[in-house]
Amino acid sequence: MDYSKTVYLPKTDFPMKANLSQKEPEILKLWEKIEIYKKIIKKNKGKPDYILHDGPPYANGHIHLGTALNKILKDIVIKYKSLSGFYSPFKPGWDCHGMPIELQVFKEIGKKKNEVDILEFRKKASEFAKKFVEIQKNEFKRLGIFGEWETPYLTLSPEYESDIIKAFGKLYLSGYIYQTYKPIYWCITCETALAEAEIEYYEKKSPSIFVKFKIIDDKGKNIGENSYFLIWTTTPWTLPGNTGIMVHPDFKYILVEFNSEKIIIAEKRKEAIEKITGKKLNVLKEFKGKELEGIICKNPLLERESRVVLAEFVSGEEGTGCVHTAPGHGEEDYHVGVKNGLPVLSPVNEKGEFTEEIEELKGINVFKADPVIIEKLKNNNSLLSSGEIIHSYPFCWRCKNPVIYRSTKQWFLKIDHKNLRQRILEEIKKVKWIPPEGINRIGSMVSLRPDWCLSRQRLWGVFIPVFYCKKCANPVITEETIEKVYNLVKEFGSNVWIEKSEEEILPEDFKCPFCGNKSFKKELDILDVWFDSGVSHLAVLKEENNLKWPSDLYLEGSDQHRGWFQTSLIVSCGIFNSAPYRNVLTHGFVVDGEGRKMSKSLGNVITPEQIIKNYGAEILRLWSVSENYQEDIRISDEIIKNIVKSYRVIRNTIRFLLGNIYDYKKEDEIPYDKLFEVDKLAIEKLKVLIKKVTEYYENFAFNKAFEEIYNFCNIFLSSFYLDYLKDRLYTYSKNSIERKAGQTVLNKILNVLLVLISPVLSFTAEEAYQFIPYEKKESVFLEDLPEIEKVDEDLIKRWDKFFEIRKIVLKKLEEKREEKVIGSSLEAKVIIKCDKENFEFLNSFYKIQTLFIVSEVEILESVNFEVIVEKTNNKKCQRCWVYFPEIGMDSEFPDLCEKCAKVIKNDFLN
RNA sequence: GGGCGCGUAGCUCAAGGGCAGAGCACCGUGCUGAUAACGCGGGGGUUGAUGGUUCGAUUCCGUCCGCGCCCA
Repeated sequence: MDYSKTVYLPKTDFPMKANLSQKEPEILKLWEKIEIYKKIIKKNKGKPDYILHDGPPYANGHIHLGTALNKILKDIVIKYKSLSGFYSPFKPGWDCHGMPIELQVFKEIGKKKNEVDILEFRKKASEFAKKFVEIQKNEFKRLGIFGEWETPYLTLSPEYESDIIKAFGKLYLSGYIYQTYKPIYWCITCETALAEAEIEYYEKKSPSIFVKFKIIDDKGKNIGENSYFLIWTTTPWTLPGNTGIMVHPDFKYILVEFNSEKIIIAEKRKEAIEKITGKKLNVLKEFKGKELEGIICKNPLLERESRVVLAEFVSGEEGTGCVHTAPGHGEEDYHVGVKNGLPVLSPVNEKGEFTEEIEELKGINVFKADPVIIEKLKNNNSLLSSGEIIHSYPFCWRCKNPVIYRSTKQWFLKIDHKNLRQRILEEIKKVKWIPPEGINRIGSMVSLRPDWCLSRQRLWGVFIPVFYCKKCANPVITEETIEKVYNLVKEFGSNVWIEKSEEEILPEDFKCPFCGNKSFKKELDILDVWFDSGVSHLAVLKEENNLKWPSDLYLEGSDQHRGWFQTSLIVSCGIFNSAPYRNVLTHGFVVDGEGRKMSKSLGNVITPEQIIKNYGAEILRLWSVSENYQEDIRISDEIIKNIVKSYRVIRNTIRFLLGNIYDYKKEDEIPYDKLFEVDKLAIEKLKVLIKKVTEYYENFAFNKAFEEIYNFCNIFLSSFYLDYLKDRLYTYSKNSIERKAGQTVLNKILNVLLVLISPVLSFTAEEAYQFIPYEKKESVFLEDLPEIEKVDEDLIKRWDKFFEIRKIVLKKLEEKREEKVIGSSLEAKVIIKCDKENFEFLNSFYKIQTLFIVSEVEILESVNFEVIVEKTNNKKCQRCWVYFPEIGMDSEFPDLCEKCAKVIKNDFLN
């Protein structure tokens, strides 16, 4: 008789081979059909809420591994919180304005900024952004992310844009916003401001001149008559804008004799300058840079003072160690200038010509002015040396002409207004930063950051809602105008600013609050796109969206300490005087197997698409939790292969569980007290798992949660409990306590496991859940997280000792296997010699031979501990394959053990 | 160049002033009733480099190197 037909082998249609890339779309369809997200929300409605506010990714390309990781982590949090009984809606969003989209659209249409119709261009930009919103939306959905995909928030929607206006208005009216000059890249050919991304660097030949600045007030340093600071510059045309000279506070400076005059230079530049001038320089005096601060010189071109200021970035490698500073013509110059109160001048118009501020140069192009200026310096004895230099210089990406730094009026948010910086720093302390290092990072950034430049001379964004009075030229913005603009934008979108005239936008009969005049000109600069996203908490976390302010969690890459975390905080503290988040969780960056960042040039880019196609989104989800994401997260073929392997282990465990409860019904459940001791151990181990995994999820330590889950499946279940249980499940009578107790435990483990893995392995958990053979909920996501129960520590300790002995037994079995004494462990007889204590301990285990999966165990009292393995002399039962001393007691079944003969009779012959 | 962080087995992670551990991978092997599965055993490390503190350092301190994020 073929007894294999009479054993209760596992039975399930849940396939061993996952075939994820094909299976996942089917599960997505199921979720869509049953509207799982809505059902989860409905289930938790009215319970405590947990609001994760989605940071909007930028809508200008396909998602990459970084964006995928970010959304997966968010999804895990949302799913975990939902399972643990929180009302946790997820409203995804997109950042839709700004430079990158603008540049891509310009590229597509092959035109430049001043060649397009603004409205037409903005329409194209809007379409572009919306297209990528759709693309990314589908890519995110494919990853199994749950959320309000039909109603995401877009920073280009009229509602959102109107909230940007509202926030700007509030900040403006509270006095945070001001206007002043700031240098920006400017192309004098295209007559336009350029962003960093629109700059290309090429070699350029420039003048290289050394210029003397006469000291007119040495502030009591006793430098003496006829003394000069010597500076070096490659842009003579910026000298009319000079208002200062930077020196390094820690450098040693020397006063040297030069012809009949005296000049000050850094000591480390002495040799270089001797070479240039061909003269040996005689040192008269020495100063520390710090001592020179405040000395007043005269601008060699005009009647203007130039003050000595300190700056640590002054180089000792080139020039003279005394740096010409024109705050209107350079980024660093600007910051140093503002810090030290130097005037920021901009005597250059949009064509790159000097304005009337410099009478002799008026109308002259800055580059053409260089020789004129050099000539003038020579004539008034200010030029020490003149030459040429070839260096890297910024050029316009479109017209390929050299660009200049030019100061223009820009709008700023004053970070110290009403003590805002301090208030932000206080709020930072109240937020929980995970990992905790984040607090230092954002704290130091906020302490050091300059005012926020809010304006951009661009086309694709929300316009700064300011009017200028045509008569008195004052910028005008009042509660009334903001209210009006807000309503218009809410109704028509920000294009209304262009579509309608000033008169149409402004309230009727609006008069300039400064001069009473009635005609105005609107501002055409747009807001920095970081302002858009910085107001998201205000625009999104509203009652009408079923959300609440502030949020519980922001979860983004660590680069957002400077970005979104900070801009959100500034806006929020400025308006609400409080942070928009209670917790901030950051993750690192995705790098390759060697820890290098992914780049096209290195050729090491891996896309989510590749992984989904080859392995499935589930593998990407598992990868997201397989490493400590608070550091850099590596990915490589090898790493993915490891992930796939551990996925299979978990999947197979689930399959085994499912396969062995095919005939289990809820009524079959055996109460805890009636379970075998080893079953109780399994239950206790499961409780430990629940406790640990829950704790890890709570602390966002997903990789540890999965390590626990994996080890539970692999080390406890696969290598021990399931292996051991096969005999009971397969060979005992269908409804015996042995089988039903086992099934009770397996069923419990299965249900717990599926819920525990579902936030991460969402597809697999759902797929497996659908194969559970009795009546259950519509989806695993409608289950509840298992409760944490008290663990029977004594039982676990007792079994820990058992496992120590088991380890020795297994080692002995392997030795005998190597010696070819046994093959299967059931061929073995184990003899354990041990002291009285162990003797009693081992004898207290029910059918200990089944726990070792051998046929016989003999325990003997002895002084020394010893384990001996022999081949058993018993005979093999052809059904359960265990070796017994007596086989065939039932004459009808000469090749069966007593139990199997009974089972056959009871289960199969009636 | 500056700020923050990281560096332990081929991979992912532990531990931590006192013999450096786990899982996977790898090698060997058993089973053939979880079978493209499962079990058992094994080898594998100058803890990035270097100097110092110490009886003793992978751990504490300094310097360097490499990598990432942000800034200049």
